[in-house]
Amino acid sequence: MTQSPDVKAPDFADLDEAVAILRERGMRLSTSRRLVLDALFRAGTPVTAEGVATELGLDLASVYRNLETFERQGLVRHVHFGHGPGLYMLSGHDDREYLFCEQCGAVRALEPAQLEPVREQIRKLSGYEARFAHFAIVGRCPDCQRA
Amino acid sequence: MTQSPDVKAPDFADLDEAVAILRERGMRLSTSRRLVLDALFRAGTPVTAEGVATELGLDLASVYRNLETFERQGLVRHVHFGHGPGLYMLSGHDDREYLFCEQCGAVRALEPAQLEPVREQIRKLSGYEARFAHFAIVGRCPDCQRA
DNA sequence: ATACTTGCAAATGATTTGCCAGTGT
DNA sequence: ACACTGGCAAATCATTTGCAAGTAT
Repeated sequence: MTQSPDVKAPDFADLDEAVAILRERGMRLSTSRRLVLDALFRAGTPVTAEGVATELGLDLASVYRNLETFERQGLVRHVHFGHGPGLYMLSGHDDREYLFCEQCGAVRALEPAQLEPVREQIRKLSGYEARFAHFAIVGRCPDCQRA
Repeated sequence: MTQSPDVKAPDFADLDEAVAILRERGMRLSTSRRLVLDALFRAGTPVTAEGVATELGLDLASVYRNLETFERQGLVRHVHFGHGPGLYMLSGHDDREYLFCEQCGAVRALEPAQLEPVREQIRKLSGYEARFAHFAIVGRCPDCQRA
């Protein structure tokens, strides 16, 4: 099952630091792991497991396993926009939260700080601590509202 | 594909009114359709397609087809909480929006009016018109925050 | 040396689709 | 009658799991 992190997201700025973190935690650093991590650093955008597997010529199942491992270590997270596969990205580097236009598919990112008042509203209303990081906020973008 | 409604949600208070609406629109009122609709009226809570199929002894595929038909007619909508199957409910009757605790699974419903300020914030921030009706807002409930 | 990782194949879970027999209007 | 609907089986899509063979430490 796709998991929330087991540990707090550590700080890391590049592949070497990420690798160091994993090593400190006693994880094995296989070639595939390094490649997957590297692919995430190189991609400017959230990527699908399938995209990574194809790009690297690795088995899809292994990519999913690696992504889940990284996710448990707090190095990676993934977001669900409407249907379709989850999108994976480095956490820490890309902690933005997403708005997804259900009509045209447009994606808009917001910084966590910008959404804080929204979270605050929800907190007041319900006591729930909303985490928009996992499911994008679905709605309609300005363009599609005009249409 | 699971669709947004093709038409505005009509008003209907009971099975007969719902049936009347469908009939006006030239849809056939098969026994199964009536049964599925009735099951939704009887259920106090959002239900899965599977639950309906099992309860009624209908084929799962047909139930999905019927639910989608109703959804296109604006009579039904479905929401996704974390993983797992979508939950279907009558629209109009149950237009609330949901908060889902990703840790314990607790569900909390809010009236659309209550969430209006939240939508307003998001509108100001991004121009997006958020529709929490399709994906629940995921977060942690008060109990799980304590834990 | 040995426990952890891989690729491959097969299993899952949710939902959809093809097809032909059955039924509402 | 005829177009639309239902059941059944099989297909899809995203993701997970079992297993034997390979590899990092």
